[in-house]
This record gives sequence, structure tokens and C-alpha cells, in this order.
Amino acid sequence: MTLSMPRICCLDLDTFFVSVERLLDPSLAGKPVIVGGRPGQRGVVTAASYEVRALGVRSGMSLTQASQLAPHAVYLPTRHGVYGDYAQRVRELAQSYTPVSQVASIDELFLDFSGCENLYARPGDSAGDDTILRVVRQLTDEIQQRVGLPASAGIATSRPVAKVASALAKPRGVLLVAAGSEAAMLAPLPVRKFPGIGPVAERKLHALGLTTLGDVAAAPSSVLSRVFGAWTHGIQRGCRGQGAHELARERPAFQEHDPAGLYLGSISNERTFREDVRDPDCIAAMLCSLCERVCYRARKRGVRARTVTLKLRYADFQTLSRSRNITATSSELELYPVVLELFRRARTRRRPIRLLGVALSRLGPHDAQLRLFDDGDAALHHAIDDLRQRYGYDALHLALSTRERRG
DNA sequence: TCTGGGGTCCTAGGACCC
DNA sequence: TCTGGGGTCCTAGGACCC
Repeated sequence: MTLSMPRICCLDLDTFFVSVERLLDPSLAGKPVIVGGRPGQRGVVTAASYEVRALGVRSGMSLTQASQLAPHAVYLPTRHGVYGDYAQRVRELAQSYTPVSQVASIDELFLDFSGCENLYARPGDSAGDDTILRVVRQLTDEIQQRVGLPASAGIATSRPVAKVASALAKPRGVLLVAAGSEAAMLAPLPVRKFPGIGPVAERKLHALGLTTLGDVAAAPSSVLSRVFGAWTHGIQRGCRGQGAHELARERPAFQEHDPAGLYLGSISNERTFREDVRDPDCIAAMLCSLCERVCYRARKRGVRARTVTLKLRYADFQTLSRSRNITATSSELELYPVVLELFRRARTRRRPIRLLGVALSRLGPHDAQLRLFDDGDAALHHAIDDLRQRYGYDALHLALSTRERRG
């Protein structure tokens, strides 16, 4: 039996948004920094520096709570447009080390170094693990020097174990889990540390008396199936460190099709109002603005949606959605009436509204056949998109959606 | 301490068809 | 008239991730 070697690497940028903000404003170095918005605003912490983590601040925590724990921290808004370029530079650097990678999120990347030992081996290395460890350290050093961002990495035989290891390695660390020691490394950790076990599964596991990953690994599958259902076998293998030993090749974005020939994925935008609203004009303006936004993104991507979903959250946080299959479109003029209809169907209570969202899914390519019938809209959208390209997204909006902007 | 916004994936019931 | 199952699509909801 051949034992698989730890060659899967999870590369993770430390406190990513905070690190980029510090790069852009060096005076923030060493200060307690919270990215996500100002105290008093509706919102949550999207990134917290280690200085405020020491005070108990965590990402996902409400800004109100964060401001009580860290009243003197520097609070910054999340600047979504700014971080992508830095993430891309890190990806390009990492991908120059190995041809097989998977982008997991804006600040997280998986790399597969299988077969690369010989390429990087040096006479001093006593084993392939030495080689990989040295190469990954070199990569994180290079990210720090060339891009200016701190990164950590975990290396293991499987993706979930590599991810757990990268979390343990933070900050600025690299941790390799030797083949055969995965189960022992995982066993003492709380169940929440394993990717895929969230607050709900954690609660159910605790109710069964299972608090560590070792408990999960040892539990009878008949017990686990009450928590994980069809995923029972996979999670148990994962907790025993037996996950897949190679990384699937990255699929090109928007090229993988489902059996119906549609692209996988979705495009959505949602907004929480600064204060709960009941004014119908205000609601209509927001719905219109959301339609514009998702359609603009769909056109930029060159896709049309065959399903539209409206999301509604009431002031008491009750959240519901209504969706409908439609003739493929990327036009806000076509989408808006449908969204309005979905909203009317969804809104059965008189309570004020906290959040509205619009999502496009079952995306497909622009169809040359269909195009013959709607060249009028196509010309209009081309003109709109061109103006936005030159003067910014907010250069123009449908009249209905401007009210939301002024308010 | 009242809880953002972008996603992915899974489940499940009912309609509808064969 | 009452009886089936299997397969697929549509819709709604929920868990989870960063």
C-alpha cells in the first residue's frame, strides 16, 4: 500500500481586508483596525486586526457589539472594489509555483504540489516533505515581499485537513501535517474547526455528546447520519483524515454546464435599508436599482438569466424568497416588472421591510437567435453600459431607482 | 450584542409526464 | 375506476463559507 504524501496546500491571506487597508495607509500599522463600517451603522465586522481580536472582536460580529469591545479601534468601510486586484496578484504569484490550483474565495487558494518534489528538490532535503515545506515558505515570503501582504499556509494530504492546518498556522505561519498523523492532529479540535460544520451541526453534535473531531471520527455512522444525512460518510472520512488526495483541476469560470446546457452559478445583489421601510415608492426604487445592478453585471459577463429570485426580509428578520423561471434576459426593463410581481406575491405581512434582494440564476449565453427580436433593448443597454464604463456605475440610472439614491 | 453581502450546495414537496 | 412507480422540473428554504 502506498501512503499518499501531504502535497495539498491551503494558502490563506491573514486578516486580508485589514492588511490591504494598512498597505494603502501605513499609519494603520500596529493599530486596532476593524473593516466593515462605522459603529452605529447596520452591519457586521468583515475583517478584524489581531489587536482587536485580542479584545474578543470576531468577523461576522455586529458593529454594535464590536464597538463595545473595541471602542477606540479605527473603523473603516468595506471597500469591495479595492481588494480584488491584490488578491489577483497573490493568485498569479502562487500559480507560478504549480499548475494545479483552485480559487476558494477572495483570500483563499488551494494549490496541489503533487509531482513537484523533483522540480524543487535540493541536495539538503532529507525527504519530499522538506522540499514542499521550504517551497511554500518561500511562497509566503514572496507574497509578503512582492505584494506586501501576510499569508499563512497549511499542507496536508487532503483539502479539508490543509484548511484546518492553515488556520492553526496563522498568523504568518506554515504548517505541514505529515501523512498518517491527520487523525491525531484533528482529534482534539472542537467540531466547528472542520470546514462544513457550522453552528447548526455543532449544536446537534453537542446534543449527542460529541464535542471534538475525534468524537465525530469515532461515532457510529448511524448516530452521525441524524446530523449529516447524505454527507455522513464524507464527513467521517474527512475527520479521520482520509479525504481526496488530489485537487480537482480548476474549472474555468462560467464554462461548466449543467445537463440543460446552462452555466453554473448566480448573480445577486441585496441591500439592507439604513432604517426599516414601508414606503412603497422607496421599495419600488430599491427593487429597480437592484434589477439594474444584477442586469449590468450579467451583461458584463455576457450571460442572460432564466430564473429570477426576489428576497425579502421583514423588520423582525423573517426572511423569504419567491422565484420564477423567465425567458432568458439581461434587461432591467424586462426584469423589473417580474420582480415587482414576485414582491407583491411575497409581501403578505404589513410589517416594515429590512432588506430586499434580487438574484439571477440558470445563466446561459447570449443567444444569437433571440437577439434578432430585441435589438432595440440591446442598443439601449450598450449605450448605458458604455456610459458607465466611462463615467462610473452611478453615471446614470432608471428614473425610478434614483429615489433610493437620494434617500 | 439585534444579526452584511456575495456566493455554493443540498433537501424536499408537488406538478407533470410516461 | 382505481391503481402503480420513476424521472425531471419548478419552487422554497436552509446550512454553510468568506
